[in-house]
This record gives sequence, C-alpha cells and structure tokens, in this order.
Amino acid sequence: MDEKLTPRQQAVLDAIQQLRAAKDLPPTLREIAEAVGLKSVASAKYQIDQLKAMGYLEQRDNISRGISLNAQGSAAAEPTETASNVVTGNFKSYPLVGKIAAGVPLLAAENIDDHITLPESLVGKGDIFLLKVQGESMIDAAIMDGDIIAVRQQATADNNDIVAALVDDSATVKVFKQADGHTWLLPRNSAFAPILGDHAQIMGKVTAVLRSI
Amino acid sequence: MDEKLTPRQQAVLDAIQQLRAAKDLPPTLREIAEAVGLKSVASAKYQIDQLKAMGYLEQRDNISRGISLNAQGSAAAEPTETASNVVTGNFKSYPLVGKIAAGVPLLAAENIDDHITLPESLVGKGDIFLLKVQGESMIDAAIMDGDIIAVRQQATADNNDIVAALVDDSATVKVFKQADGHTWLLPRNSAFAPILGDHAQIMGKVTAVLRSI
DNA sequence: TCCTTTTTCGAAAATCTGTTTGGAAATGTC
DNA sequence: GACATTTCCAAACAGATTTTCGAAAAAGGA
Repeated sequence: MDEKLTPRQQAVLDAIQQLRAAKDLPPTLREIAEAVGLKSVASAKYQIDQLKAMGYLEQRDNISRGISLNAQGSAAAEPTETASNVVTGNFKSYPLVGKIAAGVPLLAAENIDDHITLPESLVGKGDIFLLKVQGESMIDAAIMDGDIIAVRQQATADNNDIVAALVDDSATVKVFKQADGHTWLLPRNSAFAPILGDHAQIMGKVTAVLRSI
Repeated sequence: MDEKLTPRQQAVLDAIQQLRAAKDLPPTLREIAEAVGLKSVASAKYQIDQLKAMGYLEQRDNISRGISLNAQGSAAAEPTETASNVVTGNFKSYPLVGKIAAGVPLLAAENIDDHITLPESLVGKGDIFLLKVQGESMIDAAIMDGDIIAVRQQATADNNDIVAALVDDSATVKVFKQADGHTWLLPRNSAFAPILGDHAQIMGKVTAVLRSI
C-alpha cells in the first residue's frame, strides 16, 4: 500500500472536513461524490474504502453519515488486524433504575433515576438496564457495594448465573440456583444466608459490572 | 403549550445529548426511541415534534440524523435535577494497553491493542489508559482476572491507592503502601505475597473497573 | 502494444431513516 | 360515565444512504 496520498484522496479528505464543518454533520457518500466531482456514489465509496484501509478515517457499517476522520492521519497507525473493534461499536443509552416502586413496571419513569450511555459491546445485547448495587453480599463474586451492574432482562436464568431479582419489592443481586424443585438465590459472601427464591421475580441476568473509584 | 418539560421530554433531550456525545453523531429517531424506552419510532417523532414546537431543538427535513439541540434550550444542557450526574459528561476514546514492550513508552503504538470510548465521568479526568487485568491477586478488592481497569497516569500514589505498576517489564495491579522508607505493592489475596516496589515504576492509579460477563 | 492495476461508472440490492396513518391506551375534565 | 386531550403503538410507506456487482475507462509498466 502506497504511503502517499493521491490528489483525489487528499480532495476527499478535504471535502469531508469541509462538509463536516459546514453542516456540523459528517457527509454522506453522495455529498462527498458531488463535492469532489465523482459521478457515482460507488466511486466515493471506493475512495473511502482506500482511506479507511490506510487508517485516515473510519466508517461505521451501514450507518448513515458514519464517516469520521482519524485525528492523526498517520498511516503508521495501521489498523491492527488482531484488535477487536470495540471503537466503532454501537452506543446506547441505558436506564439506571433506582428505588423500585412496588407494583409498578420496572422501567416506569418513576423508577428511573438516570440514563448512562455505554458501548453495547460492554453490556451485551438485549433489553438492558442498570442497577446500583447495595450491600456486600456478592463480594466474593467481585461485586462491591456501590457498583453499577448491567442487567439483561429475562424471566428466568441458568444455574450459577448472577441475577438481579425482586424479593419483597426490593432488588437484590444473587447467584441463581435451582434444586429440589426450589429456586435459591445464593449470596457470595459467607456472612450471608441463601434466600429461598420461589416467590422472587427474576429481573434479569447480570452482564457487566462497572465501578468508579 | 406548557413551558415545563415533562419527564419524558427531559429524557428525550438528555438522550439526544448523550447519544450525540457518545458517537459524535446526532441520533436517529429509532436510537432515541430505544434509549428512552419508547417502542415505536412514531412515538419518538411525536416527542421530537413537541420539542421542536417548543424550540428546544431543530430538525432538518428528510435528512438522516438531522436533529440538533438548540443552544437556547439551556434546559437541555442541564441534566435533570433529580438525576445523579453520571450522564452528561464527555466521552473520550481511551487506549487499551496490551502487552508492554520493554523499553518502549507506555502509549507507543506497539503497546496499544485497541481503543474504547467511555464516558469520562466513569473513568475520571486526566491521562487515562485501560489495562486488562491478569491474575487473581486483587480478588479481595473485587478485581478479577479479565477485568478492564482504567488507570490515571501518575508517577506516585497515596497509601492504600490501587495502582498499576511496572515490575520487571510486566504490568501488575496492587495496593500502594509506603513504610519504613520502602515502597510496597500489596496484593489483595491472601495466597499472594507483597512485592517490594522500590524499583517498580508506578504507572498510575486505578480509577475504574469494568467487567463483561 | 500488451498486460496489469487502479479508478470510475451505473444500476440494483440491502439497509437505514424519516414520515404518515389509523387506531389504541392512558390521562384528565366535566 | 362521557368526552376531549395527550401519549403511545404497529405497520406501511417513501426517501435517504450504504453496499454490492460487473463492466468500462484510465493509468502505468514491461
């Protein structure tokens, strides 16, 4: 791969920068083609693909206006093939559920304290909400008081999954276990006792743990 | 038209701001709907139309991602008063440091495996890099093998800070302690022994812990 | 010239995104 | 309850945007 930029490539980069500044939005392929004098979007895409391979810019798949210039166009910043691509992943805004009001749907407005935007790759796919952990009952599973956990909503779980459950209208985080026809919610702290979870409502499975120190 | 914002309207404004910050792109109606828990794009459009009529935002016709917050809508810039403020912060792309090559600056390209974009409020301010934890030596501090930690670069630390340090060209995470004129790096796992850290290089202080399950 | 590589093009396909529509559900008022 | 208003929904639609494909044109090299 050649290190130098062709005039056309330079023009494309300039056009992207200019269009982005003008409208405060990254341009579409059509807009780029028009600005540079290419008559087909496919030609614009060809140029974009080249520049992407050289590391000058990034483009998110199948997302409109997903082109972003790479800060330093240094071709030295060859994209490492081994690198998992967490960067260009999707971001979503997840609700942080606070005190849970009895008899109210979990994600009702009155239950939601806040929204936090996180990369989907961190918390996983599905219907995710966030919960702030109270207490030390899961300390041996490396979940501390004050941690924020991501929970994927599901009505049941597999044995040994870490789940969030509603017991007597308060949320708790425990290990899910079914045995002898009963459901148990096990703490991961020898100072706490298992809870019989037959009447608990499983809110979902814990998919991520976040902690600010 | 009422001047006050309903909770939903506030959530929509917050979501727009967060999503825009996270991806550096205005969100689509579907992304907004998903973020605030609306199940139909039409509902999101309804909210957008309301806010547009109230002057909180503008939308360019028939162009993708054409939503822009109105500066005047300072009400939008302010996070909900009741909401804890993990949200509205800036988003930055942080380098994930992999294997550390001896004699090479920490953040040289060859040390960096990937970049992950996260809210600054989660990892804190300063020069932050990410590190994947290897081993169980900090399990009693709720840091597991495979966790990703955020490290704020600093040459020294206070007693009992959790730090990342370079010992014999390999990175380790320990508790920092100075006593008797010596620097100690203490594990948080009774199966491991303290390390004399007089010749270790402190890389920085751990400011956040992330774990995907 | 002959051949290879690079670049462009047009058209169709696939996907994403905004809009419209009619109705249902929730909420508030009388 | 009856009624109006607000909010939400699902589906269909139309326009916008990216992707793919084959082929042609342009550019270089031996």
